[in-house]
Amino acid sequence: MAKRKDGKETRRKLLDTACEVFAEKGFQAAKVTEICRRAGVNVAAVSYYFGDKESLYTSAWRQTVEDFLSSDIPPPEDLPPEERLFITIRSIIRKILSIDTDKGYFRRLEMMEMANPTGLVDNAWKELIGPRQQKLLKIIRDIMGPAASENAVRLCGMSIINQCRGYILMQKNRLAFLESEELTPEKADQIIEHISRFSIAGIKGVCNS
Amino acid sequence: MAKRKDGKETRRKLLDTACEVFAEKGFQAAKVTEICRRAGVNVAAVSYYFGDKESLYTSAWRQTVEDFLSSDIPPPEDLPPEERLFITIRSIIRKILSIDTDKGYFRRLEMMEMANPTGLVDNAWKELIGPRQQKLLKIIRDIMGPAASENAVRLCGMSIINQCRGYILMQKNRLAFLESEELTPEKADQIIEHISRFSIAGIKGVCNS
Amino acid sequence: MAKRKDGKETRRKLLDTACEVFAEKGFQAAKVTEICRRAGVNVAAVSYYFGDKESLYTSAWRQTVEDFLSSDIPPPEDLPPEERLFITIRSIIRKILSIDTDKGYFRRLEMMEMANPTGLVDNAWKELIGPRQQKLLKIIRDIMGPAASENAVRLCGMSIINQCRGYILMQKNRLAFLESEELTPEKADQIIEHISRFSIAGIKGVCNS
Amino acid sequence: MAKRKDGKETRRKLLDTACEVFAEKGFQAAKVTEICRRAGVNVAAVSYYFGDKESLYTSAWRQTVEDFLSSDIPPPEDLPPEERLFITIRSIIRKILSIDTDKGYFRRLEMMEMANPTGLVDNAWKELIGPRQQKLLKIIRDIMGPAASENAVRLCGMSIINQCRGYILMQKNRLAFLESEELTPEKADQIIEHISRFSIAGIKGVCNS
DNA sequence: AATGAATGAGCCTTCATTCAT
DNA sequence: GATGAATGAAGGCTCATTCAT
Repeated sequence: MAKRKDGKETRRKLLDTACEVFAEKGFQAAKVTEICRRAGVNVAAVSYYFGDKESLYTSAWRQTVEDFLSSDIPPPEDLPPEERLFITIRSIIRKILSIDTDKGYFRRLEMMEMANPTGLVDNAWKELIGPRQQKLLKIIRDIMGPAASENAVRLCGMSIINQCRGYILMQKNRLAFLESEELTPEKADQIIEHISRFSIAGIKGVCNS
Repeated sequence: MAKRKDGKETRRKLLDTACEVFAEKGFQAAKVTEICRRAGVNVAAVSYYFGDKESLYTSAWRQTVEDFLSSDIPPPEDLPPEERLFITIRSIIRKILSIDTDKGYFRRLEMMEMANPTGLVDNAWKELIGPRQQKLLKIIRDIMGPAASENAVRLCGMSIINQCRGYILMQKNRLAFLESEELTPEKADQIIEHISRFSIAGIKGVCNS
Repeated sequence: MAKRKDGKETRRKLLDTACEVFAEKGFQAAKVTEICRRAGVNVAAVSYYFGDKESLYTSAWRQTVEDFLSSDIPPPEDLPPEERLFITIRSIIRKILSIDTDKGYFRRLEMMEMANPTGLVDNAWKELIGPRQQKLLKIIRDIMGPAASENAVRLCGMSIINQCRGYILMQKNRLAFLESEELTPEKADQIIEHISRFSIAGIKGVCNS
Repeated sequence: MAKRKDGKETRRKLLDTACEVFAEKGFQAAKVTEICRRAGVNVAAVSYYFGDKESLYTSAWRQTVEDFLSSDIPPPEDLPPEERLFITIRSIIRKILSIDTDKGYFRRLEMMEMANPTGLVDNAWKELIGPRQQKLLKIIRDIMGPAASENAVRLCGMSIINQCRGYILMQKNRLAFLESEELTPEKADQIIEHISRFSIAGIKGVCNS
């Protein structure tokens, strides 16, 4: 192999490392110096390949989300809405808890972005994540029936998303409702099962009143 | 009023402003320069009164927690657990949405600490906050009945806390399930009502199975 | 003397050195590192006292111009316009050639700004230099008489100013119309005399046609 | 036309663009990155064709001077000196204001070099430009007559050259003696006419005294 | 008790240049 | 012959901290 690679190699290495460091520390706390040191490239490579730190961050975020969503299979339309909700929740939780493929970068990036919004990823967020929300709302609407107000549907959507999203922070969660910090697949299944039953009952509970 | 600055005045102003800025930006992103500018005091005052930025942070955290807990009135023990849960949720949401007295500093600080743990406040946390969790779990246990497993109780606790916590960052929330960004007291009451009904139904839902 | 001065001392030193270095090299080529090294202060002092390099430049420019103009005495109004023109030209040339007080900073700053305009000094320029131009135009108008068009007056103004301004660049002037590079007071008087006579004849020359 | 790049094409494009950018910004402020971007060639082309930035600059300077001189037609010797002066001034002003062929690169480069001497072009200057000055001085001498001192001739030369040279930066000229920033051919003719009359009168003015 | 002054360390970025192909 | 890739050096600026009063 030559000393000068084909260019894509260095860029990819840099981007991967950026995902890692940004996920660990967030945008501001992550230093380009450290990213480049870890990636084994020169500091100027950031400028060369991405222009500046912000663009590197945006690129890292996009790549992370795309990896995150790439394995996402929507539930079949002909199943009853309760089962579709279960599948959706399972998919979300598995991703959040990194049961499947990714390295949990998305979860941590999202956490960082929630705490210290940079505003750099809003466009990508709407584009990539927005449609998923609409699908969830449709499932809820199917469960609640046509009589449900749009506001009620949205509130149920918040309840479900927020239940799931709470586990984003779980690892560092001092609340420690769960006994052990360690996350086993069995524990993940328990969580999935719980949120699904809790939420279906909750949705129906807010209908009858 | 005399104009003499008795020293406590400056210190208090600095500490209050520190709570504000740390809650807005987190430990790292908050700049002592800005804190002092906003407080109208000299930069050197941080060193003079608190030693360094970390000590200022710890002090700000303590004061915030104390303020937070001082206004927290636990629900009467003789009410039915559903009503106690409602009161608890109302209290949490009102604090989060800053409907009542405090300025939401605690929740913001907590979120920041979760995302970028400084490790500076762990001791105070366990000591001061832990007992509140137990009270919530007890209410849930009362609703679920003695047959419920401890694990199930904790999962319900997570569901409730996470539903509430989701509104911490609602203003900057890209999820935007709620139509309007503006938060009126009426909307807050809707949210309280919703989470309560959703959760009570949810709790009962996970029992029967 | 204490190690920490009274603050004005350091600032003044920094500003004086900035005038010197900016006059030598122009805005871009001057490095704050060098300015601070020469001034014997820390690099951060620029930020502390002036905010950034641009503000330091503007301040240096202002100080230089104020020094430059401070010794400027306008000619008495009751003299014949030809004599007033002579006095004005003498004043300009003496300043440009640093016969009197200053260290030639203005001349060199102006040269730099002509070659590489930063646009940072335009406001100060209009404010401080503009009125002088109007006085010159009035003198020319008095010589030309009421029949002269405003355009003709302005063109004569350009001719005079440009003749003088050409000597800004004289030191490094490869044109070398003047035999020696060395500038004696006698040579300066020759130049003053020449420009005055040349210009008065020129003004009258463009009237009769 | 064939698309084959025969090497000379790229080099020529690069050199032309270098003239343009160096004339706009001077040696230091001109960035090789920008030159290459504008020329549509790779950054490494500078190194490849010219070695380094300094050599590129020297080459650009030489080409500019050659272009400049190639279009310069000296006035016929048998005309009266006043008419020869007029033609010379017209030629200078037209070049400066880019009325004719060239793009004013030479004058801009010259100004830049005067303000921030690189010392890279001194040899070429003396060799190529010096003789033109002598021609102007001869015309002046012819007008003044044999009684005129050499010093007086040179001072008149300065007056004329400086009047012309003032218009080099007229577009960015804060003096703004001219009402409009816009430069029309008519305005250029006015300037030429003015300088000629002003100068001929001026020359004769300094003789009679 | 309180503060203005000053600083050192470090960060992001720019840029001319070099290297391997 | 020509270029994409990569880099070292340096620049301007920020910021928490310290010093002398």
